[in-house]
Amino acid sequence: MNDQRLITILHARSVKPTAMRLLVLDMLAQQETAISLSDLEEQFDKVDKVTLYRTLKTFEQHKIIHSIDDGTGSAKYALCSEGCECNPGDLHVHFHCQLCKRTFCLTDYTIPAVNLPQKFVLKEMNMVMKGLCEDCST
Amino acid sequence: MNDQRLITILHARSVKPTAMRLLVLDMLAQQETAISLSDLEEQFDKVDKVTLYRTLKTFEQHKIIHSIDDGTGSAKYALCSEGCECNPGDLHVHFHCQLCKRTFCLTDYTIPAVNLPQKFVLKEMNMVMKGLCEDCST
DNA sequence: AAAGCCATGCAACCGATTTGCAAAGTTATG
DNA sequence: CATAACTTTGCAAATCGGTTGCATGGCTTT
Ligand SMILES: [Mn+2]
Ligand SMILES: [Mn+2]
Ligand SMILES: [Zn+2]
Ligand SMILES: [Zn+2]
Repeated sequence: MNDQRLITILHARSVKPTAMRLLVLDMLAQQETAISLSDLEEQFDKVDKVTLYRTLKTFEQHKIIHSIDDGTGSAKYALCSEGCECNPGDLHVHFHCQLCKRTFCLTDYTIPAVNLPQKFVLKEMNMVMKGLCEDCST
Repeated sequence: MNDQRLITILHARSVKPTAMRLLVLDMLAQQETAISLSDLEEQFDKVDKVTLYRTLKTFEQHKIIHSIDDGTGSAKYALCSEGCECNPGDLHVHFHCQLCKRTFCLTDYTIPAVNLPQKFVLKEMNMVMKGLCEDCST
């Protein structure tokens, strides 16, 4: 992605555009599926994992990315859509393929509302479907 | 719970009723919310965590209990209802309270169906709501 | 009694995540 | 410009939940 565009994204979320952050944001923008910290590390030569870790944390805190707990034991990360506030209302479903191990953001599939018992207050939500993705099901 | 009743539960799932398993099953039956391996360990004096771990694994494989990934990093466990087969259709929603840290089985709240994109095959599902439980919301 | 099998206990390992701390880089101030 | 203050980065090490290896113990079968 165009550097100026990346800087704009970071700026919109009040994150200073360091060289490292631009690299990481660009890499995240290239992904078709959500990736783990280790995945991210493998896509670079010679970058420190802890720095990547902290970069992801920073991005997550500023809602540039969201993290996905797909039950595999390693968190996955993917870009948020523009203006996302990660509220229960605008969250989407995630799908983890048990065969190819990829985790997909089904951004067009919003999580259906569930009536909770009286007095339970909803703040966050996580819905993960598991099975076979389109490439693996045939 | 009555010992004979515990033995019946284990027998129904083809698990041999050892002393340890009866103790663990009884403890699980006493819980109001799902508990972690560490929680379980704390409720006993002087039992080996690995043995508890393996007991939980055995129970899970035989569908005596189900595990819940509530996103806290430690799996929680709770008894399955009688005859449960843990299929997508008969799964329920879980709720994790961000204040008291308890994880509830909302056994009366089935996970709503979601239309997946073409060719995605669903095998498993996990839906966790987070927020404040009835005791913590007031 | 001997052999076989499963359950248990203890030590050690593993991968993912997190923290501590010093060095390098940036920004603000005089 | 020079210095101080603050932020980001790199490397080492700790933490934590989960898992495995292996020897011992107990029950069952021959
Ligand atoms: Mn997503
Ligand atoms: Mn449950
Ligand atoms: Zn796949
Ligand atoms: Zn609570």
